[in-house]
Order: sequence, then structure tokens, then C-alpha cells
Amino acid sequence: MKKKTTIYDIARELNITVSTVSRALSDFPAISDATKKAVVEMAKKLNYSPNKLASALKSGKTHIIGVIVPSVQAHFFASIIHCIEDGLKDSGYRVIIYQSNESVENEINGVKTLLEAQVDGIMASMSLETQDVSHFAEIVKQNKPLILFDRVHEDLIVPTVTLDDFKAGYMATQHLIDRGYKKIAFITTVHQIKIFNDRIKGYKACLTENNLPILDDHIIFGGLSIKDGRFGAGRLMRSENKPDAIVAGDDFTALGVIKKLKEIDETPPEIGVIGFANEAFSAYITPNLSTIDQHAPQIGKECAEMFLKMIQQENPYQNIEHIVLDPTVVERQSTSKTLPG
Amino acid sequence: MKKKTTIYDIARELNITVSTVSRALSDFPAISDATKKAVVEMAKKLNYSPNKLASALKSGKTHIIGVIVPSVQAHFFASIIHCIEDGLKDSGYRVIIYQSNESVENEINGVKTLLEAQVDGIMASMSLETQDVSHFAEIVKQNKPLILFDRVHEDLIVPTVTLDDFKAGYMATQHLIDRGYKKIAFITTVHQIKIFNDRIKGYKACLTENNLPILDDHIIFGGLSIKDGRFGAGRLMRSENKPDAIVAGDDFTALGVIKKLKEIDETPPEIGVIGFANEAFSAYITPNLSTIDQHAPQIGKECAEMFLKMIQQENPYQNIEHIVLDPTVVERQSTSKTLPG
DNA sequence: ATGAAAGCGCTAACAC
DNA sequence: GTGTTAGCGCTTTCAT
Repeated sequence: MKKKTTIYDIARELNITVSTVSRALSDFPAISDATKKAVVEMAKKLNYSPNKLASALKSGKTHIIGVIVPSVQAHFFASIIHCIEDGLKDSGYRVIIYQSNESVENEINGVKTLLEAQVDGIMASMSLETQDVSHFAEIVKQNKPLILFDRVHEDLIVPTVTLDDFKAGYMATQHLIDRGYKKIAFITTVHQIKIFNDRIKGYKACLTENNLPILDDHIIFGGLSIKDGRFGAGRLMRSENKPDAIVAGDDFTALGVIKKLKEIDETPPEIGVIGFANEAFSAYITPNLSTIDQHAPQIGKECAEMFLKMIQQENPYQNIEHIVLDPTVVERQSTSKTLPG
Repeated sequence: MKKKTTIYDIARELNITVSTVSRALSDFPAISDATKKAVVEMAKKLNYSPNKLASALKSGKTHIIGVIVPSVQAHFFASIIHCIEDGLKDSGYRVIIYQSNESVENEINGVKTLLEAQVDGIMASMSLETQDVSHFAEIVKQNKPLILFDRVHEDLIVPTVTLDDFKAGYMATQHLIDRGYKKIAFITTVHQIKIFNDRIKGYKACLTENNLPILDDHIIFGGLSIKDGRFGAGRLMRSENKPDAIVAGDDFTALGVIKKLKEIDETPPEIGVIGFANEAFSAYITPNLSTIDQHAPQIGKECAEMFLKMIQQENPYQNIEHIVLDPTVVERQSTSKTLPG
């Protein structure tokens, strides 16, 4: 194992000291151009690559920020990450990604790993399982920037970037009503997550405001996945109060709903279906899926900006902001009852 | 900014030395149980979190391995990553992900970042743009394990995990022939990437073996994306030698092809369409897409195992293996000409 | 069973 | 414009 070149090797070759090398490499004004040039050339010649570990240990800054998401496979999160990277790269920050796969245990592990790796800050969207948030509280205790996005938790007093989920639930429901549907069901997760609760509240508020009844057996608490969508749709269509439209907790669930409906010959838009998140596939399935767009790119952008603000303050938490974005309805075939199919 | 507890704080509180603390924390046999217990308790009390940077600097091992992929949004890569994590976690290795977004520049940056972060090894699948591989050669020069998967490059003498892409191209073509298609076109990337070249070779070999002509204007060199698929399909269907089936470079491209075909009322399986990769959406579009499954989980598993082998050897490259997996045809509606639609 | 001390590679305050 | 030196937090060899 040939060992790596360090600034000591460069210094030795050039008969100067490491401090000069260090300064030359970081383009110090006080270093002569000749020395700089010599150092840079020698560095290239010796194939020098800086050991960021050492400099981070010394300076206390890794310039790495960790992002914890349930899964990168959802286009929504992948897109947010991309925009975080984008918003941060000019400031020299790199992003590393940690997936919780919707498990608290993984999430706890993620926080631990990132903290031990001395990241300069963490951005996270919580797993569906997460109830206790003490692992996240630890980040705040260390006075490191923590920003929560989308799936946030009220116990944590930290900056957040979210969608107005009450409005999202309301809009999805109102859209169905506008399209002529009257018996609207809702499939959501059993987990007590703020954003999902807010959506239900929006759904209920919208029904009430339109003088439609809120029926307990029109609200299915289960999981969010293709499988859960199929299951929920099956249960709803077999019930006494058969709905004529379904709001699904996310686009994956909506996809399951559609598959089930097609199997039992109630192909949308006969039964209206709308999802949340505007996943990549939603425009391509048949019938293509109406959905609530959650503006992932903007969420990412806001997170990046917020982080930059936080590290500039002496105390990152001296000025806690909560950014709330507005959702948008994306209308497609699956809710086009009153339109030509 | 309250500063973090270190092993010095623990040592001071307990009136012992840092070496004892360090040993106690890493469960040295020579340390008395009483001391261990005291140390662990004090660590918890002081909210101690180890600084991996420092230990990595000292030990030269970060226990982090970097994975560079074109994009995590492709289910294929996301799935591989997941299986790499899985295969490595018992050995205490963590994975960090870097996306090249199909750009060499990002890829070069990724290698640099990961190397500077002192990762213990790198696994990569190259961007479509990559021709020159000197940035990867640098990893080998540092004698760090590098494993290439799927999109590999012949100039790099490193272990690889790939699919038999010749066979994949052959199988896709043969499948179409078996289903009664005779004029089979092929859409692929302009970039000179081994796996794509191999697929074309397989396609040509299969045509020849079935006594079918190889037509130049049946092979479209462009990009791989929904848009490119639409474009390629349009061009093929307008040509003199209108094909009756299309092999698309990946499932995204195949999706574009299908969309275009539907628009011009040549809905598959009238024109057969097959893709590569078995993306998550492929089963859900209409008609659902036949594709070549590339066994992502197994690729990930093999990468993890190979890495573990490499680091156990004094020289990681003393025994270079090339693992080649067999593809599988996943038959769905888009190629079901001779079957009930 | 535990302590003393050197050193991983780098930065930066302080000299000259 | 450049050298000297201490130290970031940890591991580890050599003592005791």
C-alpha cells in the first residue's frame, strides 16, 4: 500500500515548510507567486490530494451537510435533494444522502452516523414511524443547524419548509367536487404525521363547506403503497356507501387504487381518483393521474437558502422561520368525469 | 456554541487517562469491567458522541464507501445501492451516494470529493459522457478498492459486476422474433459505452442468426430518455423501412416510444416494444412494457461481497474478478402480438 | 489493568 | 514572505 502524498512531501521536495505549502495551496495573499506556482506544480507532480479529514478535524468544518429522507426512490424526495445540492454547491457545501426507508431505527442510525461524521448541518423529512424525536433533538442540542421539510414534527422547534397540507387536502377534495363527484373517500396512513392529519382536516373542511356528509367508512387508515391502494379501493367499493371518487394519500397509493378499479370495471374517471406528489409515472399511467403537485424544487431551494442563513448567524436558532408553500392541482384524466373521457 | 464532549472530558471526570477511555469505549479485553461500566455511563451522562473524523485520521479507515451512479431516480440504480448497503452494513461499512447526473464533470468531482473524504473504497457506474477514465484511474493509483458495475470501461483493470449485455440484446431481439415480429429496429445512445455496444452486437447477431437483414436506418443513435424515445419512434415510423417492432435502450426510452406510437395510432403490441431495466413504472403503463430485467439486487450483492474480499487482501487488485450475470426477459403486453391482446 | 506520549495531516497564531 | 509550533480528537505502542 503506497502511502499518500501529504503537504510534508511537497515541503520536503521544495525545501520549504508545511505552513508555506498549506498557505500556497489555499491561495494566501502573503505567499509569493513563484512559491505558489512551485507548490502547485509539485502537488500535481506528486499526485497530491488533500486529506479533508485532517483539515476538517482542525477547522471544525467539514462542509458536508447530511440529508435524511424516507427514500430516494420517490421522485418527490429525489427532486428535493437535487435542488438542495444545487442551492448549496456555490457555497462549497456537499450533500450526503441517508435513507431511512420509513424506519425509525434507520433514522436514528442516520442521525448518529451523520453527527459522528461531523456534518455541518442536517436536513430531514421524517419516516412514517417516527413518533419520538429525541434523536433529532440531539442535533439541536449540539447547536448544529437542523431543518425539517415536508414531514415535520411539532415537538421540534426548528426551521421548517412545508406545503400547506390543509389546503392540499382541501384542494384535492374541491377539485373532485368541481368535477361532479359527490361521494368522496380518503385513503391515508395510520401514522400520526402532521401533514397527513392536515390533509384529512382539509378534506373534512371541504366536505362540510360543500354541505356533504363526512362518513367514517369513507376514511381508510392503512399504509401508503400500491398494495395499500388496491386494498383500500377494494374495501371502499365493497362497502355500503360506495364512493364515486377517492383521494389517495400519495401517487403510489393512487396507482394501486386505479389498478384495482380497472380490475373491477370501474375504470376512472368513472370513479374519480386523485393522488399527492406528482410522481414521474403519474402522467404516464392509464388513465393518467390527477394529483396535487408539492413543488419539490422549491422546497429544496428554500432548504438550501435557509441553511445558508442559519450558519451565518452566531446561533443558528436565533431566528426560526417556517416557510409554507402553496400546493397546485394537476388535472388529468383520472378526475375528468364532466369532461370528454 | 457549546463545544462537544471528548474522551478527555470523560477521562477528567473519572480521573483516568484518555487511553483507558478509548480502550473502554472500544471494548478492549484488558480493561476491567468496572472501568468500562464507569466510562460508558459517564459517556452517556456527558452526551458523548465520538468524532469519527479524528479516529479516521488516526486509523486511516473511515468505514465509508462511496457509490457513484448516474442518477438515483432510476429504480435500477436505487435498487443496487440498497443492496450494497444491505450487504455491507454487517461489516460496519456505511454508504454515501454521489450522483453524476450523466455528466463527466460531476463524475470527476464526485471521485475527487470521495477521495478527499477518505472513503475506504468506491463503486461506480459511469455516466454516458465518460470517455476518459483517468479520474477513476486515480483511485486505483491510490491502491483503494474500485469496483465498476453495469456501465464499465475496458481501460480500467478493476473488478466488475455486469450483466451479459450481448445476451440481453440478443434475448430482446429473439423475444420479438418469437412473438412474430420481423422488422425490428433498435434505439440506443450515441455514446460509446461498452454495455450499449454489446447490446447492439447481440441484436445484430440475433437478426443474422434468424436470417433477417440488418438495416442501417433501423438503428437510431441518439439519447436515452422519454423525449428521445418519442423522437426515435417518430423517425422510425416515418422511414421507408417502417419497422414492426422496436428495441429501446432503456425503459424510459421505451415509454417515450409507446407514447409516440399511441399518438399515431400504432398502439403496441401492434408495433412491438421492449425496453431494458424493468423500471418500477414499466408494469403500470398501458400497454404494460415488456423489458429485460437486469437483476439489480444481485448486482448490488455481488459488489458488496467483492468489496469485502478486496479489503481483506494486502493488495486489493491482486485477484481481479469479473462477475457477469444473466439477463431475463419479462414478457408483458407491449410485445404480445401473437397472444390475445 | 492502566498510563505516557507520539503522531495521523492539516491550520493558524505567533514569530522573524 | 516564510518558518515554528501547538493542537484538533483519537488510536496505539511501549512502559509500568
